[in-house]
Amino acid sequence: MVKITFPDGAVREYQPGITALEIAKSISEGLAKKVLAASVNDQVWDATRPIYNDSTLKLLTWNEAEGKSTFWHSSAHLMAEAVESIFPGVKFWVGPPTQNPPGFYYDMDLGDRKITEEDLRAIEKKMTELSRQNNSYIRKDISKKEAVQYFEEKGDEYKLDLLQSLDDGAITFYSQGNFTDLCRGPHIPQTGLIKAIKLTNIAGAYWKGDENNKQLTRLYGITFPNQKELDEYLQMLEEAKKRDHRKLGKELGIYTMDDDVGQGLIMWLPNGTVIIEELEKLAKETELKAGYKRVVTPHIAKESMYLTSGHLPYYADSMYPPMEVDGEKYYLKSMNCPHHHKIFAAEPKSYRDLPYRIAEYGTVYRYEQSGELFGLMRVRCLHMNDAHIYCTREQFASEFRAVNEMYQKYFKIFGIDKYVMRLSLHSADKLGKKYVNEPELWKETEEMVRQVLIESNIPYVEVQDEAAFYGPKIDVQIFSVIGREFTLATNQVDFSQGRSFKLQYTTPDNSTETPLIIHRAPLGTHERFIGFLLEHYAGKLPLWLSPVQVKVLPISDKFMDYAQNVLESLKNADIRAEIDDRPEKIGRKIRDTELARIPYMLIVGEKEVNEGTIAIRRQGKGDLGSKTVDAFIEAAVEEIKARVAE
RNA sequence: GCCAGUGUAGCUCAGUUGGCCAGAGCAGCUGAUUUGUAAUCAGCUGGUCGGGGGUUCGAAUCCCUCCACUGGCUCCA
Repeated sequence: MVKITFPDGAVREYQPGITALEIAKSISEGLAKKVLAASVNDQVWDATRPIYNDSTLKLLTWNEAEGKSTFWHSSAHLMAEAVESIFPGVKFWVGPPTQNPPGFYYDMDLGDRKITEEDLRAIEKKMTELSRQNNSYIRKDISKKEAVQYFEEKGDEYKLDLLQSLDDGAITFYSQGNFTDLCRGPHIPQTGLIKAIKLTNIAGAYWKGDENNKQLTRLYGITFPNQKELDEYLQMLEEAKKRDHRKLGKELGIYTMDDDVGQGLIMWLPNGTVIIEELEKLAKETELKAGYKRVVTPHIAKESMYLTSGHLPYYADSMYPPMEVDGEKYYLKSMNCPHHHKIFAAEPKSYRDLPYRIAEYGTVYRYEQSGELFGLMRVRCLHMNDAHIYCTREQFASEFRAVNEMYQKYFKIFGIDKYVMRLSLHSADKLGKKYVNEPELWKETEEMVRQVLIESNIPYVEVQDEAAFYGPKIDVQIFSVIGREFTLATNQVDFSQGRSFKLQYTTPDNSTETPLIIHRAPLGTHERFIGFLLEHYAGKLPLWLSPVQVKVLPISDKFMDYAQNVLESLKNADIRAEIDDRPEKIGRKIRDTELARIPYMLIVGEKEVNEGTIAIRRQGKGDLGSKTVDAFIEAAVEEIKARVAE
């Protein structure tokens, strides 16, 4: 007998070779119908795989993340089966489940054939048909030799490539219906569990993600155990589109772009400019308190500086091509740091000057590939909340920690709680190519950063090959409403440019040292940050950031004089206010103001004129009752000053 | 950059198999209405159908090309 330990601690005995599915059946038929996979000794297994040893067991259903991913992985196989029946001779690469966006894809080589939207519908139909056959997913151990033979006969060079990296004895095939695939598994018991199917899009994907390789066709899809969940998912996507920053940016008059100006170049409209100015005000206040000094630098510089900085060897692909002036090459700056280093170097520094912190909302230009551009989130001209801190090795930890604290302070103001802190490390095999070739300094500084994170109790994940060329960094990763991941803010160490620029300070014993440099941008760039905020707040910006904070709505023209007086009082209190002087009914004025996401509506009619008050209405919340103008102004000014997040 | 899709008025969209002056709603303008918490009524204006080239008696519609936008370009069996 084998002893099975359940999550609640209960232990029961079964015949050796029992499967998780059979165990589920012995508990209840209803449960058995929901089981997608099983966690056996913390490994995800097929629910139909026999268990011969004492084990812990957790049944996995749609409610568990592993249940979902197994379901989608099996869906990818089902899609492959459908594709193969419609397009015989297709060769497959890999078909994993995905979390973000949820679902799965399969990469395939269709030769010269092209897949169209109609083909997707045909594949969906075929998948439904195959699902109705309710075929079992069958696991089979196979020797490497047999596996190679199978795919040689099939002529699938991609699977053969995969097999090369696998060890004999650890290779399995999975089959369902007429489809067999090299696969680690696990899979759900039968195809019939996949009831609702939607193939979402067709895309090109370079083999192994390398643009020098052949481009394969990638089909994306999502499936659910029932139609209702699929409908809800599609509904949710529709809702997400409504808070897409590109849609809100247009509706609220935040920014615009124009073919004649160029791709990825944002023009901020008056409303967007108000947001920018408020953000800069916040940054300046915060940085002043934290001991930063402000600087301003030009948008271009000579080639020689970027050779010194290392941008040209390491970062040239991301820079606009140079322009030639008086026989010299000038580049648009892609980063502010070299200019700032020159400011540091402008006067001799002593240890007494450190930490030396200089800040600038710097405009930089980056040549992003046209296909990468995305609304405000990925653009070619950006305004960075940039600053550089030059410090000693001893000062590093406290300076780096102070920057992290500044992040936290900002995140609190904006109510940002869904993000991932990522410790971005270098990749040793790219030293001298993507990263400066200083293996020891990389190790040392990476450990310094890790220690600060641990000491500050900041949860983080470590990721290889995402560092800056000059050092490791912490990135704050956020997600756009359509699920794309972006770096919002960044805090970087630089052990390289200080030496390249021969930056020095005099130590107490009159020798010279090179400072460490921290690059930091807690508010990222205006472009990405405002794009994020629009989605984060669904366009309903907090009062302090709203381009128009208050709209005065007279019931009719008769009360226009009074409304003008109210407007004057608001303006005198530095509140951004407007008056709706159209000859419309009050219901219409309210509707339009609500849709413009203006936080406060002050309604004035006969009653208010007689009583010397205003009727207050809050966007999204409705009527808040009456107050005197002065009382309203006092409260509103307080709300603005405290930057209440709403 | 590459793969796929899209491009009709400021916005959201119609435009049958190529065929009369390219339509609607909203916005805008003009006039009437003077209104109490999410759309008052009427009239009018507005479009090189993304740009260029081609096929045709005839092109928003078919073909070529360029541009822009949208989704994707390792979450590795």
